[in-house]
Amino acid sequence: MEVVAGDKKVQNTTLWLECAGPLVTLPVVGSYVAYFPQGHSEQVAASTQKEADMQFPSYPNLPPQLICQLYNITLHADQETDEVYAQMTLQPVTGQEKDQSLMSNLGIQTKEPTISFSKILTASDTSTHGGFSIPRRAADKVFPPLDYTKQPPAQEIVARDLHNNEWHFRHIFRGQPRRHLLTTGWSIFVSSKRLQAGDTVLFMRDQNGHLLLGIRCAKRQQTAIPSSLLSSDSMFIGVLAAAAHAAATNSRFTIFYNPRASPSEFVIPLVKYNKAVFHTQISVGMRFRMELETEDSSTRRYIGTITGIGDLDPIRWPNSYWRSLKVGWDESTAGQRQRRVSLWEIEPLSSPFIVCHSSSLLLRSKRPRLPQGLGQTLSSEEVLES
Amino acid sequence: MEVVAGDKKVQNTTLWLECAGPLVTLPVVGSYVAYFPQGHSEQVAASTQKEADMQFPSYPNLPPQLICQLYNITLHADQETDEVYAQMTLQPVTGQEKDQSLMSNLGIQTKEPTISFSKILTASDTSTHGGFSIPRRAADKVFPPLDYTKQPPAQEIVARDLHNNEWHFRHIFRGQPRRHLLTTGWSIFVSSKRLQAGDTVLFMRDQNGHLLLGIRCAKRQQTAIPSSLLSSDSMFIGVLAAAAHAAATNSRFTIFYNPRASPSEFVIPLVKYNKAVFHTQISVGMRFRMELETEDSSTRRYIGTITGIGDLDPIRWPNSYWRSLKVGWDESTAGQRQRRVSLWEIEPLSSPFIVCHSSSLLLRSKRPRLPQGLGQTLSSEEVLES
DNA sequence: CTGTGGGCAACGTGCCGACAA
DNA sequence: TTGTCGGCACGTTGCCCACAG
Repeated sequence: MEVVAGDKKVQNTTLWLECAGPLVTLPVVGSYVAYFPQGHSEQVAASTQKEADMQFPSYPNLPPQLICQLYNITLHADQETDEVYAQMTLQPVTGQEKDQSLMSNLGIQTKEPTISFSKILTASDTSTHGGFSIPRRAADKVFPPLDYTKQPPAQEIVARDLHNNEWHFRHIFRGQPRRHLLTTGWSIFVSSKRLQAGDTVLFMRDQNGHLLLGIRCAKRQQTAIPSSLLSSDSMFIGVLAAAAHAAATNSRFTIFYNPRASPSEFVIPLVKYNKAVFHTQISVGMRFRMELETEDSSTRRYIGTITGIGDLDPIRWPNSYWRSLKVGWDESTAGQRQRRVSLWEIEPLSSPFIVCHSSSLLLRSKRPRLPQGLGQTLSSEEVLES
Repeated sequence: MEVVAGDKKVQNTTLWLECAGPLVTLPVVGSYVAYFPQGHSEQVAASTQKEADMQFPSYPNLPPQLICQLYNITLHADQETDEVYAQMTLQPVTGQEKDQSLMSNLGIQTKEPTISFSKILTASDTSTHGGFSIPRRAADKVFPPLDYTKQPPAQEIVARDLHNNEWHFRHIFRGQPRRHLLTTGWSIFVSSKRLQAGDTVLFMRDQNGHLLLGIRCAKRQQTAIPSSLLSSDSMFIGVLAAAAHAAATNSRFTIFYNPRASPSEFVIPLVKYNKAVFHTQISVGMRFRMELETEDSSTRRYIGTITGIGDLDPIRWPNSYWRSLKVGWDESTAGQRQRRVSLWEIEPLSSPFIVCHSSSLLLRSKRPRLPQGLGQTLSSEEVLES
């Protein structure tokens, strides 16, 4: 095994992305990004299950978004739970450097089309009584072909997880009617990863034809870290103080992004941010669509209406673009969906894009101009109700 | 079961203290304490296995020790590992209030003498092949007496853990020669708590005669939290920024103390701190003794010599009493013992105590006077070698 | 007094096709 | 096509004592 003990770095970016989910994107090293302390705080809140309720020190030098260059990014997975997270080191950039960023491309790691399948585990899959029932298409798509002339057709499967550990399974085609199964080796995998019915398992094939597998725990898996190490207050302060110190001294700082735990991405490619903030006309009543992850790990577009524009937190973060849109959703099953989204998350349905003739002009001002009404005519309470 | 799901608060202080170890003391609510950001940082370092290596922002208002009143303390145990920790809310106190603190008593929760026993688990205890071998004295001391006239003498034992969960065991006295054993129920306990040979299990009897049990994992259990939530840098900053903000605004702040993970206690009763700093004569060459926890969870006094006096971190924490003594140990097996200790941890062997006639005078100056040579005549390098 | 190991019975694990959704 | 079940074999768990350190 090539893995150094205690090394949690993940080698395989594609597998990491599959485990993170279909909507997660990663900026590339060297690209420019907008970092949102507010969003980072939300990740802390989601993980500690505690809102920031204390009175925080003010950090006058810390704007709602900090423009940075991505100095480094490494992918990781928790040794116990296999939960994926990314460590990013960000270098705040000065005003002059920002113009350079316009030259850069979208700054997102291109997702190679992958041969993969995922399955939500059933009670039978996770019971000690039997093995794993492989969906037919999955067996055809990603597993090495079986010799169907033999009775029964069977082979040994070897797959590696995020930690590069090998897992061996017996893949057999039997039963009446015939079906693909993983038998020997499967239960060890289930108990080692502590999988339960409802969790998702994921198989994929890389460029060299090697098999990889990952897991994604069901959302109910409230990581519920009471942390026992740092109080949630200290964590909130730590997030802000680290960013403020980095901004003030123009020095690098390091953050963790946890795609399954965080309500939203909070490190946004600058190009995407600029496009949404400067080149998109937004108004109350406007209709939009937004991609969201479905139960079965694919994506679906949902339609909604903008019902208000204004600060999420007028006291602590005035004039912030973070979740500045209050929205309603068309479908009545919208109980779980966010009631506030950010500009860069949505796709306006009917509004024309403003063509960017001389975009560098728009970036001259130190802070982006606010869209109509932001933090002025509409407070977070004075919004339309759908 | 009376426990609310997700509630991690521990009701039984005595059991918590037993699990924390024989040397751990807790200040009582309302008492005055000295809080050491340095020591708090050390706990973070030990838990994240990373030293503070970045350049930190300076917090001019944050002295090496912050005098506080203990506003609140709650005891907890990790839901997964049963690791004990305490949450303390501290209220910084102003100069005038400090004098009051002299009236207060020692401010430590009195440890009631408890009927308990602990045992380091053997390979047989944790193997799936058998049960748990109860030491003879333990069976006599804490378990309900058996009716030895029956053959074999046996009874059901019910004990509650830190989470107030009930555990049932069959206690039987059999074999040739006769011995006490826990059979049915024991292996479920072992696998649930994931106990291994070398870990310690602990039984005790409370005032009402109810049985309690706790566990203490062997030190090798490197909690090894890479955290995945906050970078270690942010944690260090969070500790300092939270304390600095509390000191500056005179507001309460919350910290976690993890007695098994932290190298030393960093919330010290003010009376103990004052006595050590102001009323104890310390000099290089002086011999002292210090209590330390032994392998089998009892305590032992070790003898050593002070080999130097000076700042542990002259840059970040000048004039700090935290681990200001460099020491050597008499016994050659001193490999693991601290090479630096704080004044309040030791007991001078031959030096006389200075009688305190008018102690309030000594507290007038805003910062305690430094002992001879502290940070002046001896740097951390210019020390004696034993 | 107590840790380990052999003997043995009871139980759980895990592979199989049958059936039905 | 695939989730769950009854049947069955075999490996593990767990209770017992013997023995020795």
